[in-house]
Amino acid sequence: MAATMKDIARLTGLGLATISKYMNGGTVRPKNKKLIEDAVKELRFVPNEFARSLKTSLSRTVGVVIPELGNQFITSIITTMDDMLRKHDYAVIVCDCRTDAKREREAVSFLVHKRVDGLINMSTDQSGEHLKPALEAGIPIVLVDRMVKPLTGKVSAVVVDNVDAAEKATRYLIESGHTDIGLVLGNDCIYTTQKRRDGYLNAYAEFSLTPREELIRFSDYTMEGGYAAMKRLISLPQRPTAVFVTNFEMTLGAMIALNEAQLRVPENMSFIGFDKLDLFGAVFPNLTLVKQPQNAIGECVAKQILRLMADPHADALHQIITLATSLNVGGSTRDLRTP
Amino acid sequence: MAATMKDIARLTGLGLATISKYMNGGTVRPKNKKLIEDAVKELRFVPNEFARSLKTSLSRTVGVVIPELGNQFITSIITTMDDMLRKHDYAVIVCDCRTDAKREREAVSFLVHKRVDGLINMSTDQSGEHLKPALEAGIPIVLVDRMVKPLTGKVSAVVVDNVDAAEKATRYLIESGHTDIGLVLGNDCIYTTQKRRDGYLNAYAEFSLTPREELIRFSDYTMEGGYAAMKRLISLPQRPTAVFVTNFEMTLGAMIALNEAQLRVPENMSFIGFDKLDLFGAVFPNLTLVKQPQNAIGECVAKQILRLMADPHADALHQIITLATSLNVGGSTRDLRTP
DNA sequence: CTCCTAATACGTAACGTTTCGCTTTCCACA
DNA sequence: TGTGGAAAGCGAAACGTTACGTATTAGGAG
Repeated sequence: MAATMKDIARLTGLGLATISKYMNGGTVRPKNKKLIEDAVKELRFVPNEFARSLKTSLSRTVGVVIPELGNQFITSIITTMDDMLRKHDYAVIVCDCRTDAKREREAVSFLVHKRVDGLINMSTDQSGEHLKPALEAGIPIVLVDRMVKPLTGKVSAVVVDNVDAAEKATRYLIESGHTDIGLVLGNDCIYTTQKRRDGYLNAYAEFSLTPREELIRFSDYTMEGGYAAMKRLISLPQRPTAVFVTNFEMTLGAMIALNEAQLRVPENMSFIGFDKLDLFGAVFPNLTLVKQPQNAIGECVAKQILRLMADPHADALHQIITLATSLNVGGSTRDLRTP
Repeated sequence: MAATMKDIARLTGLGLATISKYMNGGTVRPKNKKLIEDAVKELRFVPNEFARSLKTSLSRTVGVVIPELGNQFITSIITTMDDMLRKHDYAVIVCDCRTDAKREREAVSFLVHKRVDGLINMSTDQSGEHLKPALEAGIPIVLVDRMVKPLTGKVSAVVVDNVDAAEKATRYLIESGHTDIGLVLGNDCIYTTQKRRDGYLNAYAEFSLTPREELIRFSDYTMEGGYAAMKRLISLPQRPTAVFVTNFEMTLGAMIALNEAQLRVPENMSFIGFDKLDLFGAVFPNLTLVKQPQNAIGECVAKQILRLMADPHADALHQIITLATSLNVGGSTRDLRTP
């Protein structure tokens, strides 16, 4: 039914090898080029990707394993990547593993079986065990947002400087006279959570201060989580004067909790949020935010994986790229020193 | 390097055809079964999907074309589908087309070239032109959430009863004595927008009422959009006494706008929102909501596409499945008749 | 101990490309 | 008109499966 290169060869009187060469961008005599193009049109020829894959062992497909599809930070990165990769004719297979290590392992092995040319992973499992099958199969890997220590040197990674981000935000608050700063984090076994806590602690240390234990709340990077954590902080006997919330969804939830408790920002509570300036720009004008370069992350990841896939087995190319965040100062914090 | 069935055949002394049969679940003499299994383990044999695809013309892959990845309703459906399909060994390629008809067309043709076995689409283009290449290639199609009229009979579809959903919500408000009901819709060229507006108008008609034109606000299914639309409604000279918002993101934005304007629900404004009861359950307890069966939609779509892919060219199997929504009555509306 | 019939096993030809190693053609220059 | 070298074309052998049609085998019945 569907035409093959053989048909094109027969119709044009040319050899099979010539057709193949043309299809792959090789040069062909002008009159033959026309001949081929006409035949392609007439027979509605489309190259069979299966046969091509069999010969080249390339699927022109990359796998993406992420913890949650319902997370704005993640989807915005995926959208950017998908765009870039598709432009290079790569398809993207997304596997949501629901922050579950078992599912994550299964997803990786599934993708290895599907013979993806590259793998992008926002790791749930910090041991890196789940990536072994891919490593063994020689599939290039790019980690996103979360480093996996044991894999250093074997994979590339694109992360932001989480320590610096949290340190900047916390320092800014301390310099404004706050000493009781609430911190809302994600799950405590996640890379970014650990780094952001480190940054917070660093800032305190810089000023020779120690934060109260109960101000540090581990949550789960969801809106509900942020809402609940903020409620807890509000109801503390000694309520913090400022709060720093470390992702988008939780920032949303926390703002709702504040609204509901009739606490005005910054009059009753200083607030620093995370991500998505544009959105908050419309809804909560003037919020002070840590901004991650989401588009840059997506682009950077896409570039890395394309580079690794192009260079056959260039293990030496692995690198860790750290992108900077910015502290976008708005009006949601109060300076306690100048009342 | 990687072992092939030929290697297994050589090692076991069996024929190639026998190995193939075993690999596809055929029966083999017990001792041969053991022989094969041992050899598979020893050689770490993994069947080559490329060769398999070439022979069977099946990619065990389905394509999904959606308007926006950053939309909770969509991602929750995708997550459910992805789960089910992966259990059946199908990979899912997601293409976000940013609610752009051109991108959508490109995505479909990209997926056709990749030879997906099935296509799932939440259409942006209401003409259905974009699906022609898939139709011609004989790829089964399941539409989600949005019907495309011209394709009736040629594709399957899973939608919710949008007219009924909006009618129920609006009727409920009218029966509570409201006559000025604000309506916040998505982009006016989208299927669900049209249906939900129809439902709203139906309810008005039932009571022989006519809504004021300026109460119907077309927006864009984003949080910012919902926020802006609600602000507009609030600032109307003759402010509505109730508002019905028709998706999750806009509901969130609208609630924030209400909070900001210091309007209490339901004292100053009756409110009916959309989707995600569980989330609002934590954050805005007692909100009256139209609830779509998101999991059921995902499951239903997965089942449909699996069925269509299993039955070769069973065009007669196409059907439109309409799922019901429920009106989840909370306490966010006020009965004006009993003050 | 043979014969018959299921049940398994087998050889081989596809599937539609890419690629290797040549051969042929083209064209410029003498 | 002849020659040389570059450019383009060619045939055939893979790549690793599946499936068709036939050949072989096991094991109970006679």
